[in-house]
Amino acid sequence: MKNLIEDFKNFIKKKGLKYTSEREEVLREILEVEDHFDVDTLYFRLKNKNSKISKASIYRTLPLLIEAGYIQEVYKQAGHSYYEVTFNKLPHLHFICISCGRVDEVMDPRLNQLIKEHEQEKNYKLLSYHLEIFGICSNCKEALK
Amino acid sequence: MKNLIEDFKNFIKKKGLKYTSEREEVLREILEVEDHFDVDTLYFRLKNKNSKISKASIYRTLPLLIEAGYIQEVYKQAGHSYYEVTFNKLPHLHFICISCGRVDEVMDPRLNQLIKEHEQEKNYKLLSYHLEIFGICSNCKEALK
DNA sequence: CTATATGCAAAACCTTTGCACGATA
DNA sequence: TATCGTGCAAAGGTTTTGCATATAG
Repeated sequence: MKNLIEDFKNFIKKKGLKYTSEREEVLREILEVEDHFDVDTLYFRLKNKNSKISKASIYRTLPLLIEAGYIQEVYKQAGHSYYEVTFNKLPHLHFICISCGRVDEVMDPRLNQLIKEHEQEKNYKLLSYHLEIFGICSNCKEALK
Repeated sequence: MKNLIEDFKNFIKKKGLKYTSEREEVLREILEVEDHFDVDTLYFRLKNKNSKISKASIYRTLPLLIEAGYIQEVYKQAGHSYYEVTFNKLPHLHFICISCGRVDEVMDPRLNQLIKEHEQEKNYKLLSYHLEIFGICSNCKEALK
């Protein structure tokens, strides 16, 4: 944990930027959040801890966290973006129920293998990926009967 | 081609809606577009053909085309949605270069297989899916050296 | 001290919607 | 003729940005 924060500090400094309390607040918060989050989630969680951070600062910090490899944008729904912590996370896919909005994470190492192959074949540099599957979950399937 | 249009007409009528020239214009246009498109693309392509269609009508027609299975939303970039024609299309993934914006389509039947397995295991009803991979393409990799 | 970051509020952007008019069945 | 669709412009919601102030180095 301490290392993650030190690493981010170094990342920021290496870019010639300033390491501020707001940037650290956002980092600490995303490390505590489970599952997926959006900007509002972070904002209100921080507000509840008496942080004086603005949404603008969150919006300005997220790209840094993405660039540093801590988080990733995983999907957009109802017009806004959802992120997740990718740090130390295994490759997985998202099953999104369009009826109730529930999101299932499913691990599958074959997916990672498949993507790595394409990366090599096409001579890309892979930065991130995500597989979203939209459907109707078993609960909602029952409810619709 | 003729069948596709007849099918859409039937789809619309079966829903108790009216088959209008605007709806047909949009359908005809998406069948001509190659690769991915967004609302603006369709709008200006149609304008160039002297269509009097409004963006509102395009926005209102796309959900019908999705429901009818003709197109699918494949990714969002820079704040707006991109679609592609899914009709008669094999499963594939998108490799998106974050540097130049180029999008490569890659076919891989294993992906389809993998997804079908998860669908059965989780008892979902699959509607659509997409795999997006973000990275830097070989051209841009060279340019950055 | 200087350069960068913040907070606020306004702007920008895509998308949706209310309403009067027009077209379909 | 009744219902549904369209175009326009305004509204809606998220994200970005300009600017004055605050803070890091």
